[in-house]
Amino acid sequence: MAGTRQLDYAGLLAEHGLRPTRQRVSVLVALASRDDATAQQIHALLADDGVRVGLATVYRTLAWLAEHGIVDTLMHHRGEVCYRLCGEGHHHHLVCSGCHRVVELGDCELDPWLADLTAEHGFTLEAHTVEVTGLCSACQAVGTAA
Amino acid sequence: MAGTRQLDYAGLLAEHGLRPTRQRVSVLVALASRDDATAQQIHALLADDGVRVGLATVYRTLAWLAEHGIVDTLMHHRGEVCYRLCGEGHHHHLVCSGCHRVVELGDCELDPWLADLTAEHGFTLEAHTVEVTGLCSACQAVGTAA
DNA sequence: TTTAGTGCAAAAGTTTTGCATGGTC
DNA sequence: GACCATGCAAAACTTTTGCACTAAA
Repeated sequence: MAGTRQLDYAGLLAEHGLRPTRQRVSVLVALASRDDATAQQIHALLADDGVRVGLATVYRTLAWLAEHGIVDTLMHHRGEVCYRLCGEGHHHHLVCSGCHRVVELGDCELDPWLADLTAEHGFTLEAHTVEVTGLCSACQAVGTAA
Repeated sequence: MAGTRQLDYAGLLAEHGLRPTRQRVSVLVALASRDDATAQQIHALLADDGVRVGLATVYRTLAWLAEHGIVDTLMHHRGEVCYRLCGEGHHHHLVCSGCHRVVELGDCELDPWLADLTAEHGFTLEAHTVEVTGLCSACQAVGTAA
């Protein structure tokens, strides 16, 4: 299972003109094993698995991945950036505040509303970000039971 | 004008059980004079005006203000936090990418849409953030003229 | 062999904290 | 006078950068 994924990642990197090194594939594998993670967390995660990768390399790899649109960046906390492996296209996220599970929402249906809104104030629409947090069914059940 | 505002701010601080010191009022005045600013920018702004306030005090004051809901925090850039003086209640912002002017949008009309969306995935809605960027009419005119 | 990537360590940047001093109630 | 707040400096923290070394094309 891990083998096939690593091949995918190698191909993904090669497609973008990046050499599929052991370190870069490791970062992608680590990122895929979590909903999201900071550079520090990925570095620690790899170290725990006995994979030795320099912290600077993790940062450089994540910067590359973000630049190529392979990962999204989020800034929830102060002074640290969270990275998330994402699908293609414009979409938003629904995050569970209990278990931090992330649901990718399909198409963005906000454009008409946003177009009206911006036009009302004489603006032309450029971009928007939406983050929705809630409690998933599993976490609701736990909360009710407890 | 500045006098009346400072009185307002002093009252605002007192309401929340904070001593209305010169430094705290200065931070609020500086924040009000801009659409948004980082702690570093506020510190520099005050220094330029000859108001001597320690950087740590600016950070401490902004942390208090954020905790009491008097200012909103935004994290656009890496490693620095932006603070913005806001009105009451739940609302969103429309930011001009040209002049950084901020329009506060009134009521949030997203709740029905969000309720459907979260229910669809078995979530209960807790919170959401929306940031819209565009180009305001003035900046559109400049762009067209240039 | 030529180029790109890595690791290490130092640097840069923002933010936090400890403690003595000063201001406010 | 008691307590809160400030200022300064040092520390903590994440992230970036320089450079010699290693691995890949």
